[in-house]
Order: sequence, then structure tokens, then C-alpha cells
Amino acid sequence: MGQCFSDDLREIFEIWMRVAPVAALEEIGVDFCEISVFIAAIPLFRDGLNLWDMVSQKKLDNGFGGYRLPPILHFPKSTKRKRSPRKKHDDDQSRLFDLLVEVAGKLSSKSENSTLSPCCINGTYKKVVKRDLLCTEEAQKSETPDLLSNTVLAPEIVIKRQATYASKELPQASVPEYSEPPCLSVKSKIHDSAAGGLVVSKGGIGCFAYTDTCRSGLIRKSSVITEVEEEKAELTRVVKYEDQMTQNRSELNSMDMYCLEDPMGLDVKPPAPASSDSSAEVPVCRDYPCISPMPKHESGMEHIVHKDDDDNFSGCTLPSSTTNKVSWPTNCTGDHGKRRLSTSKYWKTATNMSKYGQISHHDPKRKAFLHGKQMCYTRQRTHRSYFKRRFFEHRSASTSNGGIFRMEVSNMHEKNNNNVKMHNPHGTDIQADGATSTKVEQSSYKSVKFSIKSFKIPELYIEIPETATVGSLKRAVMEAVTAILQGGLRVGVILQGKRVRDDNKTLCQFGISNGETLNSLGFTLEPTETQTPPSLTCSKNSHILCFNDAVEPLARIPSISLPTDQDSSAASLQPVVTTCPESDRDSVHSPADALSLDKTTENKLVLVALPATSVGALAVVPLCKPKRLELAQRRIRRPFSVAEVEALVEAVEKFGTGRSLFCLILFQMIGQSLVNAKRDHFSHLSPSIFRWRDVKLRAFDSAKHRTYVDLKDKWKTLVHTAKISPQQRRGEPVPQELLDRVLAAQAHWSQQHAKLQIKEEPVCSDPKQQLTSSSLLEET
DNA sequence: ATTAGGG
DNA sequence: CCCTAAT
Repeated sequence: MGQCFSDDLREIFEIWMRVAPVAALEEIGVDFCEISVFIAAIPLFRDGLNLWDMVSQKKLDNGFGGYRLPPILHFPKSTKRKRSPRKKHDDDQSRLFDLLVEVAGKLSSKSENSTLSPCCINGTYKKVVKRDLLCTEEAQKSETPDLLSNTVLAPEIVIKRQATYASKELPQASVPEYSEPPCLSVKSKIHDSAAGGLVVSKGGIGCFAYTDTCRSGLIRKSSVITEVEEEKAELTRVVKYEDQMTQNRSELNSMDMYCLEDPMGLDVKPPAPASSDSSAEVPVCRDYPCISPMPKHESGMEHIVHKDDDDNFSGCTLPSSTTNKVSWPTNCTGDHGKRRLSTSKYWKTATNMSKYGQISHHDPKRKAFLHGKQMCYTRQRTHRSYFKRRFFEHRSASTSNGGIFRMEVSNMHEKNNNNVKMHNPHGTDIQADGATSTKVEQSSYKSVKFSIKSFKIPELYIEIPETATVGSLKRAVMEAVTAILQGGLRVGVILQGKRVRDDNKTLCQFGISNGETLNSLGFTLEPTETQTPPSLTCSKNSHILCFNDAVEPLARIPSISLPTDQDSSAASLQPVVTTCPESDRDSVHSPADALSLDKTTENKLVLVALPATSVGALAVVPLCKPKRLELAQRRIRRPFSVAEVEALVEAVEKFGTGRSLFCLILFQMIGQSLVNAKRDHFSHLSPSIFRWRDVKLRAFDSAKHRTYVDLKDKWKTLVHTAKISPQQRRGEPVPQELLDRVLAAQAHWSQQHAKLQIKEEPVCSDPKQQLTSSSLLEET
């Protein structure tokens, strides 16, 4: 069985040597695991060993990543790449591709016929070299990868790169001077270490990188070698399709960026009169159509920023004649007659500042808030924060657009229509009522127009039986909204991240007239009562907002109590509908699940009016909640029964724990995101991609209250239980037989897992390699 | 979306 | 069972 691939490999190797000079490696990459097999095999290959022997002799520990690999190829988009220098090698590459397919197919079928347990991937795995690490001095020298170069990929390079990768050193750090090929996105390095890959196609060999904007790709299964030609045609289509998709995606992104000015969707109704005692009468933006004269691209930044907080800023820029004004002495504003202030990015970044800046250090509330925000942002929005920070750093004075994207400081005696009052308990400094404020020297006052474009609606949690009527659901929502409004609100002022507590000082004293300061001026709406979270909403469209606005959760309304049986018996638990604005909109959860949703949605009870919009309007976004409501209730504890334990043990014995080798290979090949997205495509290729997930799916699918995390945790405790003496164990005793199986399975799978770990010491028989490897390890 | 690991 | 980081 040894010589199966000898000839193929030899040919591949030869072609490889011609096609893949070092200078081109950074573009080629070796994420493609067959390639890495070959690379890893090179030193041994030279010694006359063939791949299969190496596999069976476990001599490929250091770098082998393709054994048992199904013939999955990846054909990503590769449009913008210039391939002209490579044209000559089309034949070589074409041949290489064919060979890869063929060898992969043979490998795959070979492994299928192997005696290995189907549940146990018995191979060794070494993390495949990342393309990011493939840069060498040679690569730096040659600006244009010269495929005709005679430089070849030497084994030492492989080892070095593997070592580098094993050290987890940042790719950028290892090759700082390397100037990227245009086709590569820096983002891919930053955001997705597992992203990137090698393209092996009829069209040539190249690398790709997954980025936020270019994450296209397709996983192809090409097990039938004789269908290569068909594959070719298909590939062409695929590439075209991917191109199309990417283009569409770009357009969509553009839409995302630019469509927030939608006049229809953005106008906001006046706040509900329900604003109780109106300790805060909230500024209102009337329903003026919002028509931006600005070219879209000029305001794109602002819109991006808008999206950052999932703020659906509604509202509009009001004509000056109707803009609400807040006035203060002119001398505070300097001599700008009309000052164009920074647009939303400044506001927003200022907001960001206040969110993350000084504000958090002293005020426990802020801390709570910050905590919450961190949770929220950590979830999915890291890059957004990144954008915001970027914008903040790049804030350059009022270079931005004119038109409506500004906040004006205008003369007080302009006709104004003060339908907004920034209520101040002491009523001294902020007056929106022009009539009262104009009596002070008009000439020395200038007014600032504010409009608050929208208010965030607190997240509403509503539990309602699935048998309930829509009408009752509406009533439930109404109750929740009402509950929010009952608390009453007051307004706080946030200046440069700090709460302004002294109500008697003037705006001048705080320098609020200063444009810079204005950037960081914000208003908070805080509940006067602690437990009832406040909200500003308009009764008319509140439900729309509640369900459609991707708003930051403001508060968790104590669930409208339902006769849910919180007591054990899962059968009696009634499903509930959780109306969660973010993601679980249409999910049905068990009560426990619904409760568990709370973990990220607490502690934002304060509405903040923050200057954040490109139209110079104030937006109200959540800041924090005054008092940390009780944490989201823990899920009900449901001890595992012996039967469950048995099922778990059985499943783990079958599937194993953790990620499979196959999974890791896939990560290398196509990136984790794609593996996630396409995981179902692999289900028939490997016993399990995500093992805990499969354990859950196959063994506990009907147990809705058991998540894969639960199962993983239970396994953890089971292992622990099995290791301790029976006297130390608590709870329902687990049969020793089961515990023994637990230990056995754990031992087996942890051993398997250990094989996947990057070995620090090369196992290669070649002593030269060891030397090189270890010395290079020191280097990193 | 999943896993790893500490609490 | 929760939480978080990493992937």
C-alpha cells in the first residue's frame, strides 16, 4: 500500500518546486492542507519516503495535516488579483490541481478503508502554516512575486513558520516590513486569525483572505476525480457567483452605511405625553422629512458611526425656524457667527468617550453601565468600537459637510419655535423657551439648536403563553411600556463624560458653548424611581420600535408574570415568547431559556440624550441603569439523571470531546466562520465537527433545557466526580460503571486531543530538522 | 456559533 | 450553572 501516491507526490513535488518559489509563498499560503502535507512531506519525501508510509509511521507529526482529509477544495473569489506573471504556469497549476484532487480523493478513500475507528480520527495534526507567516526576507525583497524564481520552499522554512505560528506571535509582528499584496486585507489578520487560505484552481494558485467584506468562498467536495472537467466549469460558475455575491454584498454594505437617512423611517413622533411629571420634558423632533442634500459618500462616515450603536436615529434636521433652541450668551461661543460643528462622528465619538472614558471610574452606576456595555460590545461589535475609536482619533476640525449636517449656534433672536425645553430643576441656565431667555441681552446670546432624533426603547421581555392571542400579546407589550413610563424621568447632563451635578452653574462656566465641549455634551434620562425603568417612547409607534428597532437594551422589564412552573417538571413548563429586540425575536424559549437571555441585557436603565447624529440632533441612547437590578435569574437547576448521564457518556464515547481534528483542519482550510456557516455540509464527512454540539444534537436533542455548554459542563463534573472518592460525591449517585466509562473515554479523547497539540519538539527523524526547528523557536 | 476554562 | 475569552 506504500507506493500508492509515490508517483503522484513526486510529480506534485516537482511542480510545486517550480510553481512555488519562496517569493510567492506569501501569496500562496499553505492553509490548504494538502499543500501542507506536501510541504511537510518534503524533507521526508526527499528521503524517498512516500506519504502513506509517513502517515502510517507517524513521521509526519510535525506538519502533517491532511491525513483523512476529505477532498474538499475551496475556491474563493479571486478577482482583483493580478495573475499575469503566472499565466505561463497555468499548465503547471492545472496539473497540480488535478493531482491534488486525485491525491486527496485517494487519501480520503484510503482513510475510509482504514481500520481506524470511525469515531476516532487517528491521525496526527500539526497546525498548518498560516500564509501570514510565510513571509521571508526573500519575499520582502521581491515586490512582485516572481514565480520564475528558483527559490524553493525549503524544509527549514516550513519548520520555522510552524514554530512561529506555534508561538502565537502575531503575524504582523513577525513580518513587519512586509508589504502586503493588494489582494490581502489587513483585516483578515486582525480579526480572523483562522482566515485565509490557499486557492488551488484551474485558474492558478493564489491566496485569499477572509475579511469582513470579502468573506466569500465556497466549499466544494470533489471526491470524484473523473469529474475534474466538470469541476472546472462549475468552478468558473462558482467564482462568478462569488464575485457577484461579493459585489452585492458591497452594495449592501453601502446601503447599510448610507440608507439611514431614510426620511420615512426616521422621523419620530413626539414623545409620549406619558412622560409623567415631566421632570424632563423631552425635546422633540417633529416629523420633518429628512432630505439630505449631501452626497451619500460625504456622510457615509457618520452613518457608519450610527450603526455602531445600533442606534436607529430617527429624526431630522430641523429648519432653523422650527428648531428647538437652547440659548446661552454669545460671549461663550466665541465669535463664530454660525459655527459648523463636527457632525455625528464627533458627537458619536464623544459619546464613545463618555461611555468608556472617565465617566466610569468613580460612579458605580457608570461602572455598572460600563460593564454592561462591555458585555454588549464584546459580543459582536468589537470592530464597531474600533471604528468609533478611529473616527475619534481622526477627528479633524470642522471639515465636514455643511448642509444639514451640522449643529448650529445661531442667534437667539432668530425666530424660534421652542417646543423643546431642556428642563432644569432650577430653571436657570438651559432654557429652550426663547421668550424667557431672549430678555437677556439678545445680542450677547446665541442659541444652539438641538433636536433629539430618537429614543431608545428599553428592551422588553415579555413572557406569554404560546396559546395567548395576539391581542393579549399587544396588551402585554403595552403593559411593559407603561411600566417603563410609570417611573418618571429626570434629565441629567453629561459633559465630557462627567456628570454635571451642579445645576446652578452656567453653561459658560462649563464651557458648553465651546464647540469642543459641545461634542461631548450629552443628556441622560434617568428614572426617578429605581425599580421602574423609564422610557421615552411614543405610544403610537412604540410597538414598532419595540420589535423592530435594533436598540440597545435599556432595561429588563420584570417579566410579566405567567403561570410558568418554575419547579422542576420540565413537562409542565410552558413555552414563552420572548420579545427581544435583538436576536431572539422569533424564538421560542422555555422559560429557563428566556430567563437566561438576560445575562447580557441588564443594567441599562438610563436613557441618554447624546449628541450623536449627523444631523446635529440629539439622540437618546441608553447609558446605564441606576441600580443593578437583580441579575438575570439563574436557570433552574436540573440535576442530571442517571439516564442522562448514561446518554452523555455514550455520546461522548462516540463523538469525543472538543473539536475534532477534522474540525481543526477545516478551520485551517476555510476559516472558522465558514466552518460554522457550512458545518452541516461536513456532517457526512466526519463524525463530528463540533463535538459538543453533536453530542447535544444526537443525544439530547429533545432535552431543550440542555445546551451543549451544559453537557460540556456536566462532562467536566463527571470527570471530576469520577476522580474523587465516592465519599466526596454528592447528589444522586452515579453508577461506578458509568464513572469508569467516563474516565476511560476522557482518557482516550484527551489523548487524542493531545495529539492535536502543536508539538514543541519535532518528531521528525531528521535531526537537521530538529536543530533548525529548535533554533528557530528560540528566535521567536 | 462553539469550545475551553475559571468561578 | 454562569461568565468570558478565544476561536
